[in-house]
Order: sequence, then structure tokens, then C-alpha cells
Amino acid sequence: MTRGGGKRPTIYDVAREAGVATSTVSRALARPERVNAATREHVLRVAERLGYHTNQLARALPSGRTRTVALFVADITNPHFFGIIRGAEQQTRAAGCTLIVGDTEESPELEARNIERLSGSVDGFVIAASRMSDADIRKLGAEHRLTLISRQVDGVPSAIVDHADGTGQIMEHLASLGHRSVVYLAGPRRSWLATQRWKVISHSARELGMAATRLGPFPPAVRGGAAAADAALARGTTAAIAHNDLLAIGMLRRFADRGVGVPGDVSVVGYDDIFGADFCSPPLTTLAGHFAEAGRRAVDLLLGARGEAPRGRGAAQVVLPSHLVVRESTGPVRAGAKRPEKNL
Amino acid sequence: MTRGGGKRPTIYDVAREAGVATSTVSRALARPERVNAATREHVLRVAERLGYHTNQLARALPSGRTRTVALFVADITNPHFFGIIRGAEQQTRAAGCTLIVGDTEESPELEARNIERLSGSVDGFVIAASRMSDADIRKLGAEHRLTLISRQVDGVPSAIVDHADGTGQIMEHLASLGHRSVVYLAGPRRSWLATQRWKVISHSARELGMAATRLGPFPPAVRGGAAAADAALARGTTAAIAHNDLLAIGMLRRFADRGVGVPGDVSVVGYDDIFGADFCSPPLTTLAGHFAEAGRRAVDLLLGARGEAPRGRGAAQVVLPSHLVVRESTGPVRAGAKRPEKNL
DNA sequence: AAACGCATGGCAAGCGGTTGCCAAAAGTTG
DNA sequence: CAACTTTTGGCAACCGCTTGCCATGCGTTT
Repeated sequence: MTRGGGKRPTIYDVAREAGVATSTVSRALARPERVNAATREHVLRVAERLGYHTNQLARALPSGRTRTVALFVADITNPHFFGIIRGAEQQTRAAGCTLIVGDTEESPELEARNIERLSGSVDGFVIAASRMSDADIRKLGAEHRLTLISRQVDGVPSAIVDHADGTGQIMEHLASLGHRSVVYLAGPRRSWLATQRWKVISHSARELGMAATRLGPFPPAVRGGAAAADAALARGTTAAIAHNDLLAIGMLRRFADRGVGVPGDVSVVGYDDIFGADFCSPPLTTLAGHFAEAGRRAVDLLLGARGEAPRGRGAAQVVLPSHLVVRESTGPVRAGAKRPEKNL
Repeated sequence: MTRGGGKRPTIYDVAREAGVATSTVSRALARPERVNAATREHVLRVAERLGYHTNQLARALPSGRTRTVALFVADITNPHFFGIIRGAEQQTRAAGCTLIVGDTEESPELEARNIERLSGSVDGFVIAASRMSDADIRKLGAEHRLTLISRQVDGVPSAIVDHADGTGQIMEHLASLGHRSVVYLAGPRRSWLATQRWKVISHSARELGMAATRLGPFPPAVRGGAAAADAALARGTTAAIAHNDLLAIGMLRRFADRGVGVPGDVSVVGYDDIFGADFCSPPLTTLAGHFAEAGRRAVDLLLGARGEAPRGRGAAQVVLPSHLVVRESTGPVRAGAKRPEKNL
């Protein structure tokens, strides 16, 4: 088994032991049709006996194909990304490749630096919720194989869940409950999602005859909830749409602390249907989407796109359906109560 | 900038452009002391101008050092591992290396296969909550650079949070509330933690004069909670210790469905203090530990251990402190009620 | 002034595969 | 049986960087 004295056996060892040339070994391993069945069989047996394993590095050097994909997420501690990570990991593995995961901590600089650093060591990049500008992304997309999740940029392949349509669902849900005004607690300034969502919210509000206000930006995390809740309260709205579930959960907590009833005094809606959205109190009404699928599709796009696949204009933009999960954080606007004017 | 026609510039390009040998370029980049300051300055400037970036693959080939670390977690969708992943990622990056994350889906086979596959492409492995046998781990530890998280095996470096001591804290907490019996809802059969915890539970129970029962195994996930809760109920205990917070949260839900009061009828304790443990209802009493730190230390151990560092017997075993976070899922045993005999 | 030491930089041999090209061998065809 | 096609397998040149060893040239020592 460990013949050769400690070092891992190479194709040279296998070739010598099998009495053939290294090229034959290489081909026996990778190009079955280029070598006689009997020879191949023999080489394989010897390789097996020696405990030979291909050195991926050496294999990648000449071709430049590392069979590795990098995934960057804006915040690795946000449960929202779990689904994405898992989906991407599965698909990468299914394609016989390896996934590298990086946390960009909401920083466009860190995104760029990470890409820089890994450039040459991976076959492509998947960025979830990129904070970079369209221009920077387009530039990067021209230089590297790149796919986006939860972000659309012309000419760059992407996979998103349909949160525009989803936001419409949210608005109709709220309208149907009798709400006449809504507040959007926005996420980071550089968040593309935040911009898109606000567009749809303000537009549907007009259509539905509701008043809509945008507040923020707030950090898209539980800790951002207190300020967001207070701001919403100050606006005297009956319905609040939080940038994501983390923020929504933080708001729920603040409302509870301040004695504001949810959904009695104010209804709260989030995005993503993350772990915990179903057991916080009250359970959160939120827009759900199949993010693991988005992760899978993004990797597909990246790996499938063998050069000829549409990049540049006409790049594939996958849009996955979304659906509103109505739980207990939204309810009919209370008949009597005008607006919650409670204080701490 | 893009001279050289599309391809990434190599040290050959830099050498030619700077009028020196490639070895000089290489040294100017990596061994400042081996080259004249002026020469170095010049080479660096040319490299900069050409937009040169080291090809990590080529660099790794001769040395075998890939500056990459692989981390495997038992279940990437379990929030518990977020902290570990983030900690490991930070530390890896701080060391100028790259982290690869893999999900082993609670399968020892998948662990082994993953290691097999990445062997040669990474400098070492960190396995969190390994499901492999001690013997297999020891064997792997002898062949590869390996560090464990939440698992101790003789001769293999590891970082764990002190859940033995922590389990003692839990038991004393329950005893102080008047509980005379406790049930442990065990995790996977191959979970080392499960074994350890049960040891401490049964031992302290004896010391404290309590009755202790072990039930399970249950899948360490929310979905495992229903069966676990039912089993605990059937035992008629007043206190339940769940293998982890996921399971505990699942139990909480089941108890609520069945009209069993928590902590009125039964107290529930979990492990890990995951995201959500503070806002489920009731908020969960759980054993907290600094898992991000464990992730960091594990990577430290792996990377710091430059061969000479203790491996084999005497391998470093870092133990981080743990502390009980008492929330509302535990309370004094109810005076009147003997045992909750409620049904659906 | 001869002998010596040291700083500096070049040469070239790997690291472990892949692959284009060619030659030998085997199989076909007339 | 000769001429020709198709397999099959070997040679050797990369891929881009590192590094041991050696040569050069300069400053130092005696």
C-alpha cells in the first residue's frame, strides 16, 4: 500500500509499476476511449494497488481549470444564506467540483478583494446579494466567470427569487386587511433588493390608494430592529414591511418591549422566511422563496456556461417564484384605534 | 496594463520586462532579503505595472502547500455551525489562507470521502462534530493534518467548549429548581457529544439524588422535536434536556400543541444557544459557548502546528468555557402537579 | 597584492499532470 | 501480398513558480 516510502504515489510510479508510459496512465484515467480496454484495466488495477490519487493541483496547472467555485455571501451569520450555501454546495459537488465559501461582511471592498485573491484559483464566482455597483459587477463579469444571486445586472447571469412579484403579494395582502398606509424599513443603501422593493412598494401603494413611506437604511440584522420599530412607530403606520426577517424579528421584539400589539396595533411583514420566522412571536408573515434552488441554479449557470453559453447581453436571468407565507404578525387593521401612540 | 495579449502575466513577463531572471522576480516577491533593495523595488514596480498576480496553483505545486483549509460540518443548515464557520473563516483569512466548507450531512462515509477527495488540495482539515469512530479519526489524524471541533480523540488536536462542566451546570440548575427527575433526549448514536453528555447527566443525577433517563436517539433537528417531546411526556418527567437547541425548539412546539405548559408542567433545556433560542416561546434555557472562538482556535491549531507542534500523544486539546443562559423554559417544579399526564 | 567572504542574481531542475504529434502495430481492403 | 486506415501507446513540451547550487563581482583582511 504505502510503497514508495511515504510520498504519495504519482503517475510515474504507476507507469513504472505497470510497465507503460505516463501518458498511458493519464489517459487510462481520463480518456478511456484513447486506450485499450485491457491496458486500461491493468493500469487501473496497479493504481488501485499503489493507492494512487490524482493531484488536483498538478492537473489544474496546465489547463487552468481548477474545478472549484467560490461563493460569497454578504453575511454568513444570516440564516437566509444557509439555503443558498447548501444549494450551491450540493450542485457544486454534484458537478464534481469544490465550493469555497467567503463572507464579505456587507462590504463591496471585501468582495472585490476576495475575488482578486481567488482569481486564478477558481473557475468562477457566485456572489449572493452583492453590494458592488452595477458598473463594477459588469466589469468583473467581463473579466471572470461570474453569476449573481439576488441581484440582476444586465449582461451578467443571475438567479433570483421573484421578490418584485412577491412584494406585490405583500402589498395586496396588507390592502386586503384594510391597511391604508405602509412603511418600508429599508436595508443597506447598496442593497439592490432594497431599491427594487421600494420601487414596487411605492408603485403598488399608488395603485392601491395607500400611503407608503421609506425609512432607513437599517442594518439587516436583529439588532437593527429596535431603531426600525421606533421609526415605524413614530410614523404612526399600521403596517410595516421589513427589509428581511432578521430586521422584522428585531422589530417584533422591540414592539413587544414597548407594549405595542402585533398585529393588533401594527402588522409586520418580512422577507426570506428564514429559520425562526415560524416560531418567533408572533410567527412572522414573510415572503418565502426557494433559495437553495437559487443557489443550485446559480452554480448551474456558472458551470454550465461553457464559454459558448450566453454571457454579455442576453445572459440568462433565472427568476424563481416566490410566495407569501401568512402567519400571525399581520392582521386586519383595528377598527377603533387610529394609530398606536404608545410610549415606553 | 494588459500587455501580453489577454493572458495573465507571469513572472517570465515580469522578468523580461524588468531585465532580470525569473528567479530574481520570484525572490523579490517572496524573499526580500535575498535580493538587493533597488532591484526588488524595480521588479515590484514592473510587476505592478503589468498587473501581475501570483498563480497560487503554480506556487503550490512544488511545495505542496496550498494555503487552503477545509472545514466539514455535520449539518450546514444547523445555525449552531454558523458561529464555527465564521470563526474558522476569519482565522483562515487572517492567516492569508482560504477556507473550503463542506457539509457532511451527518454521514461518516461522506466525511471520509470528502477528505479523500480534497486530500492533496488542502493543507489540513477541521471537522466539526465528526461522526466517525475514534479509530478512523486517529488514523486520519496520522495521515493528514487534522483538527477537531466538539470532539476529543486522543492524539488529535481539538477545540471544544466545556460541555461536561456545562452539563453539570444544567443539572444543578434543575436540581435547584426542585426537579427530582430528568430525561435526556439524545442526539445521533454516533455523536460523541451525546455520549459525553449522558455520562455527565447520569453521574450528576446520582450525586444530586435525581432520576435520569436517556431516550432516543432523535435527529438533532426541529423535526425531531415531536417524537422527543412525546417520549419525554410518556416518561412523566418534569425536566427535559435536549441534545441541542434545534431539538429543544421542536419539543417546545410540540408541547405547545399538546397543551403542556413550559415550564409549568415540564422544564426544557437545550445546548448551543443558537440563533432563535432567545425568541422562541418560551425563550430557551440553554448552554452557551463561544463557538466562533472554537472555530478560530481549531484553525490556529491546524495552521500553527508547523509540524513540530504537538501532534500524536500530547496533542493540544483546547477547552473553552461554557455558561448556562437561563431563560424562561425552565422553572421550579410545580408544587401540586405530580406529573403531566395530559394527552392530545 | 593575494586571498577570502559575502551579497547578489542566474541556471536549470523539478512539482505532477495533460496533450499534440508521431511511430509502431494491428486490422482492412483490393 | 501490398497499400492503406485505424488503434494504441510513447516522447517530450509545456503549465508557472520555487529553490539548490553556482558564478560573478565587490569589499575586506592580512
